[in-house]
Amino acid sequence: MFSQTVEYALRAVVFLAHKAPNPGICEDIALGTKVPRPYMAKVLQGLVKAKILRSQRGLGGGVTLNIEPEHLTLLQVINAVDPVKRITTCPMDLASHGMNLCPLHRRLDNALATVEQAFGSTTLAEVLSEQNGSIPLCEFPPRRMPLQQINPPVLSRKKSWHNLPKSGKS
Amino acid sequence: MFSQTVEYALRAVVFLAHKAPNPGICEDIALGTKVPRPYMAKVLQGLVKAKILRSQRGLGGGVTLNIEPEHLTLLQVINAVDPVKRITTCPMDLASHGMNLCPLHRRLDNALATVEQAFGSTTLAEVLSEQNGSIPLCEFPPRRMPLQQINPPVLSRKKSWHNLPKSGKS
DNA sequence: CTTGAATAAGACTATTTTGTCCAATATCTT
DNA sequence: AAGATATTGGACAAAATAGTCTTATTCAAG
Repeated sequence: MFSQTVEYALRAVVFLAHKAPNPGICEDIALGTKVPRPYMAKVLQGLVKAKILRSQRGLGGGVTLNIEPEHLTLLQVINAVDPVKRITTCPMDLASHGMNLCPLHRRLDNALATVEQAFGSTTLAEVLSEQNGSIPLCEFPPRRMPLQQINPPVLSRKKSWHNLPKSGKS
Repeated sequence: MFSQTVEYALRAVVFLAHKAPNPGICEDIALGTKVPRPYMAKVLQGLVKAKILRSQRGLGGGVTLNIEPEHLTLLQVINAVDPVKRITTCPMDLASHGMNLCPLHRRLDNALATVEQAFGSTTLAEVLSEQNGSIPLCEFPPRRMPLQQINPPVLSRKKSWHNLPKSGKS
């Protein structure tokens, strides 16, 4: 139903949110989300292109959430990498149907609408804050070591890289 | 979101329902649903294998609905050709999650559940009876010539072929 | 019993999706 | 300026899906 790419993109975004506003490097993200590294790189590119992430090359770089979790919906992420294709015109292009979908396609599209609505109204922040026993992506929720094990601290990074010039578009 | 195969299978079933309990031949179905004939043949096979259709070889044969439209849900058709894959265990197989999906996958699965529910509670009969302006698949609902143009009558068929021996498996 | 109409089944091709690899480029640190 | 670290981008490989074609098999009717 949902493509792998969507799965991976959502995982990446959740992962990034965990360590926002710090950047994450592809290697870590791939490891932490159990996605093949080279493929994660490609997915990340898509998210950057859609302005959902912002990327920074070089030492201390990586990709960072470009939208606050409170304002980023799951639908935005999905649409960035593999858009939900609503049915707007008759797929059989029967001239007579036009905008007026037949009952069959009406129901198909309704299902899509429901999905769209569900993900469109769910923010990343909501996913993160929901405590239902398992923390998103992360091994053990109630225990001590939430991220460090999967995503070992890079102690060499001392300062400076978390307040890079916001890089507004100009 | 939905595969082509699902689309085609649903079209075929709706088409068949229109002319039930008479059988339809692949050629007609493909034409009437605007699906490439050879591919329709394959989709039909899947539906036969799932016992949703029954097939009859030879002259006067074709495929027939094997379940009354009142009892056939769209979900059955979908699952026959391209099953909805609910998320039952953590896709990242984090040992600790097990049955307990994290919020992210919980929402993904909820969406699937919603879709499953929607199609599971919709029967073919409902789709057929719904008059919302366009008849399912068919060009013009309020006019005279509903099926005949798309699916020209085979006058040579005189009798006998609609009460063929139910063809129980032995 | 032969023939024509129809499905069944499998091999085969093409396209899309998924996944991999490597070279080029950008950026920070020293 | 040099070197290390990251993303970018394109070429490539593998797998799944979509679509095609050909050859059986089956059945009814003459």
